[in-house]
Amino acid sequence: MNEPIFHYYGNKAGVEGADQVKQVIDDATRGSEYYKRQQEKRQQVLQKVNKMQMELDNYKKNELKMKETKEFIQNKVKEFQINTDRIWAHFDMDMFYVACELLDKPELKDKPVAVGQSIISTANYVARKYGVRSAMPGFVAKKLCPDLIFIPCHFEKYRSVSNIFMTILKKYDENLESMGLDEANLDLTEYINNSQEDPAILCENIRKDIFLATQLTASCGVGPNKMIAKLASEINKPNGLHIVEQTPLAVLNFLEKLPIRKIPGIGNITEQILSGLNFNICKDVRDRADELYVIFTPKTFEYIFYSCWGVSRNYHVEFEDQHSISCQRTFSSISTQREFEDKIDYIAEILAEEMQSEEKVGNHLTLIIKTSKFEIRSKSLQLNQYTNQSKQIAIYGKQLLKIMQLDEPIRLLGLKMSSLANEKQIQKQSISTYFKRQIDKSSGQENLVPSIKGSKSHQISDENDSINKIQLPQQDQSKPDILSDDEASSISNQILSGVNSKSHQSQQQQQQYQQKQQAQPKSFRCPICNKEIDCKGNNTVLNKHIDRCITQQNVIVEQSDESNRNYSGSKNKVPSKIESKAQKSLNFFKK
DNA sequence: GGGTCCCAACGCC
DNA sequence: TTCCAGGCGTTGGGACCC
Repeated sequence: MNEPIFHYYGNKAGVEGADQVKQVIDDATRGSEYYKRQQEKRQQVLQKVNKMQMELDNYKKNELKMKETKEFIQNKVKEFQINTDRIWAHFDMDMFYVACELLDKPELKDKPVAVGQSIISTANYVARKYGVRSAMPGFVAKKLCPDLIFIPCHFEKYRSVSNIFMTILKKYDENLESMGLDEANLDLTEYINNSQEDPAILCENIRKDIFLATQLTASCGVGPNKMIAKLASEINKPNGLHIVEQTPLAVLNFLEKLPIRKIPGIGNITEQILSGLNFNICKDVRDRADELYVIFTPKTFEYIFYSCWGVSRNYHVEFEDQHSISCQRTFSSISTQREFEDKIDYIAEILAEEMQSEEKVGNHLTLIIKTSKFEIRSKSLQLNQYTNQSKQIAIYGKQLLKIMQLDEPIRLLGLKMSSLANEKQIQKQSISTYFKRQIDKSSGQENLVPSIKGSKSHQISDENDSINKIQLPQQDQSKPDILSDDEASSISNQILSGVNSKSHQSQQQQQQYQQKQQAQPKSFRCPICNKEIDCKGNNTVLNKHIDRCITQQNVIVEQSDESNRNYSGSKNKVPSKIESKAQKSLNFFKK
C-alpha cells in the first residue's frame, strides 16, 4: 500500500540518485490531498493495465487471430520506409530560464538555482544533481536541496534572448518550427545542399554563433526527421552535439535500446501502462508490435509503432491558427457561491483582455475547475454569438457554474474560449449582413435566414439538465453579431427560467419580430458610426450613409490587415506567442 | 452506422 | 517561508441525432 505514487523519472539530463530522490519526494508529500489523488490515479492505471493484460491473454489463446495479426504487422513493416533524404537539426538552449538569470547573476553560477516559486520552471545542473527538476513544487525542491536559490520568472528577459537565438537559426531555415522560447527544429536540407557544408561542422558553428551572441550554450541533435533530431539533442546535453547518420540502419540502431518514455508524446501515464505490459524500450515495440496493435486504439498504435521504427514527420506543416484562449488561476480553497462568482468575474476580465489584445472573438466557452481534492471538472457552452467582452463571458461562466452544481471547495478556476474568429472579420461580416438586409428590405423581401451563425443551438453536455439543447432566440439581424451586455443578460435569464420549448421559442421570436416591425423608426442608428440618421423612411438616404461608412470602415480594416501583414513579415525575427504555442502541439511529430 | 458534440485524460514546455 | 502552475494542443469514449 505504501508504494510510492510519485512516478519519478530520472531521464532529465543531470539528475542522479533517483531512488533517494524518490524517497524524499514521497516523504514530503505523503498524506496530502494531492498524494491521495495521485494514488487514485495510479490505481486507475493499474486497473487499465490489468484489463489490457486480459485482452492480451485472450488474444494469445486465439492462434488464428495471432497469426493473422502477426502477418498484418509484418506487411506493415515491409510497407514503410525510413526516409533519410532530409537533414533536420534540433537546437535546445541549456537550462534556458536559469541560464538567462545567471547572465545577470554570475556569482550564483556554481550554486543550486531554480527559476519559479511554487512550481519550478527550470533548475541548473547543480540543483539537478539533488533531484530538483522542472514542474516540481518549490517545497519539495527545498526538501531535496535546502540551499536551493529561487529566482522569479522574467519572461521579457527570456523573450529577448530567445529572439537572438531564433534570428541566428533563421539564417539556415527561415521556416523553422519553434516549440517555446528555447527550442527550434530546422530543416537544413536546402542549406546543406547549396553550401555543401558538413552537417557536424555546420551545427558546431551555429552553436558557436549562439554562444557568441547570447553567452549561453545550446545543445543540438541532427537526424533525418524532427523526432530523431530532438532525441539526438538529448544525448550530449548540456552544450553538446549528437549526429544520427542519414541511413536507416543508423536510425534503427539509435532507437533500439532507447526507453519508450523518451519518445515525444509518451508521457508519465503511457509509460506506466507500457511498462506494466513489459514494453520498455523501442525494441520491445518492434518485436511485439502485434500485441500493441491488439490493446491500443489504431491512432495510438500507429504513433508508437512508427516512432519506434524511426518514422516521423520530415517536412514542415503549414501554420495553423490558434484554437483557444484560456485563463486559469490557482488560489487557496474557496467554497461559497459568492466567492466562485467573484473568481469568474476576475478570470473573465483577464480572458477578455487577452482576447481583445489578440483581436479575437469566440463562441464556445468552457468553465474548468479543480476541487481541493485535485479533481478536475469542466463544462462547456456553445454560444450563438461571438464575444470577447468580460461581462458577457462572466455571465455565461456563471451559467456554467450553475450547471456544474458545485458543492465542494475548489482551488482552481479557469475559463477557456474556443471556436475563435478574427474580431475584425466578424465585424466586417456583420456589416455585410446588415447591408444585405437593407437591400432586401428595400426590395420588400425580408431575409430571415441568419447569415453567420444563427442556426447553431446552445448545447450543454449534461443531458439531465433541464436547460439542455435550448434554441435561443435569433438576434436582431441588423446588429453586429457581438452581443451587448443586456442581450447576454437576457439570454442568460432565459436559460435560467427554462424558456426552452421550441414552440414557445418560435412564438416568442415571432412576437419579437412583429414588435420590431411595428416599432420601425423613421430615423435609424447607423451600426457603423453609431450616429442617428434621419432617413424619413427613405432607404436611399440610409443606404448612402451606410455605404460611405462601410467604405471608410473597410479602409480602416484593410489598413489594419495590411499593417498586421507587415508586422508578421517583419517579426520573422521574433516568433509570436501564437506561433510558438501552435507549434508546440504534439501533432508536431506526427505525419 | 456515421457524424457531431462534450468532456476527461493525457502530453508538452 | 513557500505545501504540486498555466496555457496550449490532441485523443478517445460516451451520448445523441439523423
